[in-house]
Amino acid sequence: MAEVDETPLSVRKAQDFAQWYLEVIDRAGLIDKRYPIKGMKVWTGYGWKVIRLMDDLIRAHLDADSHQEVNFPLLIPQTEFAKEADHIKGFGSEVYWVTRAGDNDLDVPLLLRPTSETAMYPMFSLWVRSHADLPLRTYQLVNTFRYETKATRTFIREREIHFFEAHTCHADFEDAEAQVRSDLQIMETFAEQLALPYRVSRRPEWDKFAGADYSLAVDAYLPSGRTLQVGSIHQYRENFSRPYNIAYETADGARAFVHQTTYGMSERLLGAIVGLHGDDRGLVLPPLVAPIQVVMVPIFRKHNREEIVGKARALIDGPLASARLRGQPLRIHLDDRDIRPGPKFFEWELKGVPLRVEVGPRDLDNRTVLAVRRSDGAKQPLQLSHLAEEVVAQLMTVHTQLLEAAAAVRAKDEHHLAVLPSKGADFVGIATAHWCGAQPCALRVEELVEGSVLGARVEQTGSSTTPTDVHPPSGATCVSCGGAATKVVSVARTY
RNA sequence: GGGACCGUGGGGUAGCUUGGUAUCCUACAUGCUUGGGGUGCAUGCGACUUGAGUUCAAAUCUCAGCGGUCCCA
Repeated sequence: MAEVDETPLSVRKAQDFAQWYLEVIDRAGLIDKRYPIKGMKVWTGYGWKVIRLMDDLIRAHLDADSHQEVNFPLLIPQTEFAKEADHIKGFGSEVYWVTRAGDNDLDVPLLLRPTSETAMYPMFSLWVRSHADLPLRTYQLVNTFRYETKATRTFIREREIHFFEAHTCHADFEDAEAQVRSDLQIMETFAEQLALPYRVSRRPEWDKFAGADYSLAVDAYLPSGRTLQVGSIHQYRENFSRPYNIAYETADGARAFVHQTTYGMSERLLGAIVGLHGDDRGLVLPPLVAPIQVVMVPIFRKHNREEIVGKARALIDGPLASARLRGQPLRIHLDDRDIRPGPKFFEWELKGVPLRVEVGPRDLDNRTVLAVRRSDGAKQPLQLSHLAEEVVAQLMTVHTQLLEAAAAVRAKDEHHLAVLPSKGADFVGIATAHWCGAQPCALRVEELVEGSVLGARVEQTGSSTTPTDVHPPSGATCVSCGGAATKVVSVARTY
């Protein structure tokens, strides 16, 4: 919204993002962070509904891609966890252990999954017998636990994480690569639904997932030129199938190990939505994941309360009942509380409801209602005669405006770094740079821009089976050492 | 990994230096009032992070834990 004379928040987003972020989450009622364990929180009804709507979108994507939803136990025996050396190295320092049960010390300590490779793969070993069992595509939506030692931050760095993880097994590397490509396509559609701008990078060798052959990271753009990793796609090749003995008999009777991939996303997506779309009035939710897409506020006085509320309810039960947004019925709430309209407006804006519809006597006399978009604050009368169509159109407009805002953030922050900044110079935004591929050069870039090398830029769209890196133009030189550049890297400050 | 700061009703706070009765705003409840952007009045409910120590006496001083926020790496 263009101007806010009176903000319900104590700080403005542009002035103090960290404080604003905390306050928006609290005031919007997404979670209750007063649970007495660091890095853990209570999902309230409203916040959990947002997460569930996001989960539903993920389920639809993965189901359409021939995945089966599964659910594995939270606890993993130490003996299974210890089978893949790099994986232990990567996660060992941040796992929670269960060493006692009842009055007994456990013979084999159990750990709370930080991710589920080591829970699932012993079972995959049993499930996969022949080439006919492949590909095996599974996913689950669960909570994972990581003992973060750094400062935690709601949705962004937690000790208990609401997590999506897909795990697949394939007959060969090429088929696994095709899965990675499918995952990238899912990401593209899903990000459109959430109106999140992002960039895909092949993480440098020293920064890839513990046990992966390579890792693609999905980094979302946040305001002030920073990125937040919201997802990752890993190619494991045979790195896990060998230690976990996930092997199959090929068509000609030979024995081969499967090639595996994983695809992970987390509640950080919600953090990105809050951080990117929120404003000085509060949260702004993309319509597809808004628990309440339309809040209807009847404008009444004492003498006509029942009449106006009744007419508003009739609109919801009548014409609006048949309205569909991308095939789904609308989620509409009638706020008929006996308080003045003003506080209702503030409250629903704080909670990010995409569209408010005011139903008052003056509107009804004109055979209209008044719609107010959360994305830009624009008010306009909607004709009762075409109410369903017009409400849906307004919601689509909100979605479009969020996409435009996302594109604007992308355009504003993206630039090419032809020359390294001098030390201490302000570096803002998300840049690309040409790079020779050597770690010392990457570290020097990180030092001078006071940011992170996200990795080699990867084509985000396209249909080739293998995800390909973006190539620098011929003759390009490394921004750090001046040698021949082999990669285009993304560089940004990160959350 | 290193450092700084902070924990008082549901939320935000005053009080702490100089130990003794805990302040205000907001939220919530009830009633009246008001009613197209936070109406007003009245009444009410509700708190010193935990533990140990010092003391006649601790929100206040000391130590530790737990929790929170920020900065640096």
